Amino acid sequence: MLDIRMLRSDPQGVAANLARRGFTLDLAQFTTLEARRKEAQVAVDALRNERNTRSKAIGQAKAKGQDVAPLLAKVETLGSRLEQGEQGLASLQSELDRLLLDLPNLVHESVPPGRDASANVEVRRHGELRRLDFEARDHVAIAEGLGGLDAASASRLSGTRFAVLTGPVAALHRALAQFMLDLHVREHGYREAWVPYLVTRRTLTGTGQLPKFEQDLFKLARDAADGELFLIPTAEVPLTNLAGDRIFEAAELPLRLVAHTPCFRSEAGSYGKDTRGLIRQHQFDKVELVHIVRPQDSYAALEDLTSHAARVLERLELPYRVVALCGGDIGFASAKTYDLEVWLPGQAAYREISSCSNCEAFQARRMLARWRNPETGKPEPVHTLNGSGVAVGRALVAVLENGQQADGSVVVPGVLRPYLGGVDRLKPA
RNA sequence: GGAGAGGUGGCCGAGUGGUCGAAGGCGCUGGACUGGAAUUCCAGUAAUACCCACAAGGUAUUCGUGGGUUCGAAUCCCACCCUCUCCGCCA
Repeated sequence: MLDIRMLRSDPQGVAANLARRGFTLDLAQFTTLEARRKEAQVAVDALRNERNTRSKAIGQAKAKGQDVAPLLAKVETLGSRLEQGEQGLASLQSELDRLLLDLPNLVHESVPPGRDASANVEVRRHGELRRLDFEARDHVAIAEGLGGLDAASASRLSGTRFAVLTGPVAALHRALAQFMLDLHVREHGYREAWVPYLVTRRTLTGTGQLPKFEQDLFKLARDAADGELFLIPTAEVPLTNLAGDRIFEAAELPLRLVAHTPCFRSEAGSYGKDTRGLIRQHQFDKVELVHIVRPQDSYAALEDLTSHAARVLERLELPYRVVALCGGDIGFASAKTYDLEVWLPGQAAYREISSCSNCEAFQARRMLARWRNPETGKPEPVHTLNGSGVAVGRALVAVLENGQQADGSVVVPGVLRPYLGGVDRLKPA
C-alpha cells in the first residue's frame, strides 16, 4: 500500500512513477473520492462530538437530580443522522481502501525503464558454461533415465503440472533443500522458521497477493466465508507476516528469516507455457529468505539478500546471471527486484531460479509492521524484503542438466554429497 | 467433538450503565538525590484517523471481532473468533 499522504500531497508524482511500470492511476477518481471521504468524516466526527457532549450533560443533570426530559429532546434526531452519516462514510472508506489496495508499489529510481522482460538489464554473470561433447538432454530425459521422474503417475493422481519424484531424484531434491537451509542458517545468519502452509485472506492481503491476484491462488472453501483458507504461493507470505501488527525496537532489527516450504500456484493464464517437466508446477518447494529491516538499511539488505541466494548457485557450481527487472516486469509489491537466472543446458537458456525484492514499506503498511524510530520516538513502517534462496524444483532441474554426462549419469555437486550418503554420481537405472 | 473458565494499555491486573482511554502495580523515559550506582522521591509514559504546516492545539475511534439495546456501553443482550483446563479422538 502506498502512503496515502504522498498520494494527497504529490498525486502527479505518484502517477508518473506508476506509469514507469505501465500502470495508469486514475487521479480524478482518487481526488474526488478522497475529498468526499474527508467531508463525510469531518461531518460524522462533529455529530459524534455533539452526541458525546450532550450525553455527558445528561449524566451530570441526572446526578444532580434535575429533569433530563428537555435534554433528551435535543438528541432525538441525532441517532438517525449519525447512523446515516456513518453508513455513507463506511462505504466511501471501503471504496477508497479497495482503490488503495489495488495500487502497486512505487519503483525505485534505479529500476531500468521498459515494458516487459526483454528490457531487463543484466547486472553480472558468474560461472563458466560447460562445453558438452554430446547433445545436451533436458532434465525430463535425464530424470527419466535415472528412473526418478514419473509424470504419468502424477497426472493420473492430480492432473497437469504435478510431478512424482522417486528414488535418487527424490533424494537429490531433499538434499538440495537441506543444503540451502543449512547454508543460510549457518553461514548467512538466518533464523530458521517452520510456518503454516494455509493462511487467511488477511495474511495474503498483508503481502499484496490479495485482493488483486486471487485467481493465482488455491483456495480451500470449508463451510463459511470467514473460514476460508488459502494455500501459500510462497513462504514470503507467512514469513513476512510474522512482522505484522508489531512494533519492533530498533535493536531487534534486522530480522533475517528462512523457511523451506511447498508453494502452490494455480498458474492461471500460463497455459501452454513450460508444459514439459518441472519448471512450472502447481506445487513446488522453495527455500525462502525474508529480511525485516530499518528503512535506511533496505537497499544494502537487498544486495546482501541477492548475494545469499547467489551463494547457493555458486556452491552448487551452477552458472548464473543476475538481472535487474525493468519497470514493466517488476512485481506488484516490489520497489526493486533482481532475478537470478541459472543456465540450463537442456534449454540453452538462462531461466529464473530466484527473485529478490525490496518491498520497502509497501507490505509493512498493509500489515502494520513497524519499528520505533529512536529519532522521532514514533512507530514507523519497517522495510521488508524477500527472495528465493532458491527454488528447489528449479535447482533440481539445473543440477541434473548441468551435471549430466554422456552415459546418462549425473555428477552430484560436492556440497550435496554429505546429504546423499557420500554418493557422487547418480547412475541410470 | 463434549464440558468448563477466560480474552482490558508493553506486561500484570482493577473496573457491572454516565465525569473511564480506563485505578493500582511492573517495565520504560526524564528529573531530583549520589563521586558513581542501588535505594528513595517527583514527573511522564498507547495506537489510528481527521482538522491543521505530518508543529502546538483540538476532535473522533479503539477494553478479542462483529452486530444489538440505550441519550450514553469496558460494563447489558446476541453471534462469531481465539486462549486455557478436563474428557474424547489423533500424528
